[in-house]
Amino acid sequence: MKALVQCFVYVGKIGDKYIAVLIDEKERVVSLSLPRGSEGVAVDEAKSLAPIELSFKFRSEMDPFIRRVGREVVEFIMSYLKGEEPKLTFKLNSDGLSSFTRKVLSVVSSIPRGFVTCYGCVAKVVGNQKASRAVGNALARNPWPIIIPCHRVVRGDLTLGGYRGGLELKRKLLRIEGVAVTPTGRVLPAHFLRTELLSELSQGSRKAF
DNA sequence: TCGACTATTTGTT
DNA sequence: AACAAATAGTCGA
Repeated sequence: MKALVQCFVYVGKIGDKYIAVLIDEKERVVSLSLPRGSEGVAVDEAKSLAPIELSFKFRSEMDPFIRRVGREVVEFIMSYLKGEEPKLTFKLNSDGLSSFTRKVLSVVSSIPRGFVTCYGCVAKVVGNQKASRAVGNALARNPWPIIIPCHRVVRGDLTLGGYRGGLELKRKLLRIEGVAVTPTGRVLPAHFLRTELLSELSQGSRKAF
């Protein structure tokens, strides 16, 4: 049974795009959308990425603290897209995630800026080499895109794989981080993080949640 | 070497 | 039971 969580919807604007952020009563971020062309699309996406059942409060009930968190999240993304390395100033609500998804997201969050790894590598680190497809599945529903850098996971043959926000955005994000992508959509081997190294890094890194 | 295609595999809905 | 942001393998240009 999914828990029912009271939630606020914050919508911010980055350039001409909208980004929706779902925030619970403990001021934790439940999920967020990628920058989208319309407010409605952004909100729908954020809702669909939340792994728990939600009930929504009206915007007018949104207290200043919730609004502050919303702004912090949008500023984080904005700063990120400018090529900066913002720090997390807010908490994530990971309730409702399966233990598998939790492990996957944790490993992915330990991939350093400027590197990529592959679905199969992540699968191996979380304990089942054959679960590469399930890893893709989990990443496709990453509740915190960009913040948890699922764009740093590509296919084992160094082609890009997929991205919820489209391959153009995946390219752009990697480029911002200094990862070269060829016109045909290949990542250079120099940026590739092998399983052993990824495993080491994920052990060393503090748990994301 | 590359693309097209197949069989196999896993966690989630 | 069906799906998905995969992979390793084969086969024929």
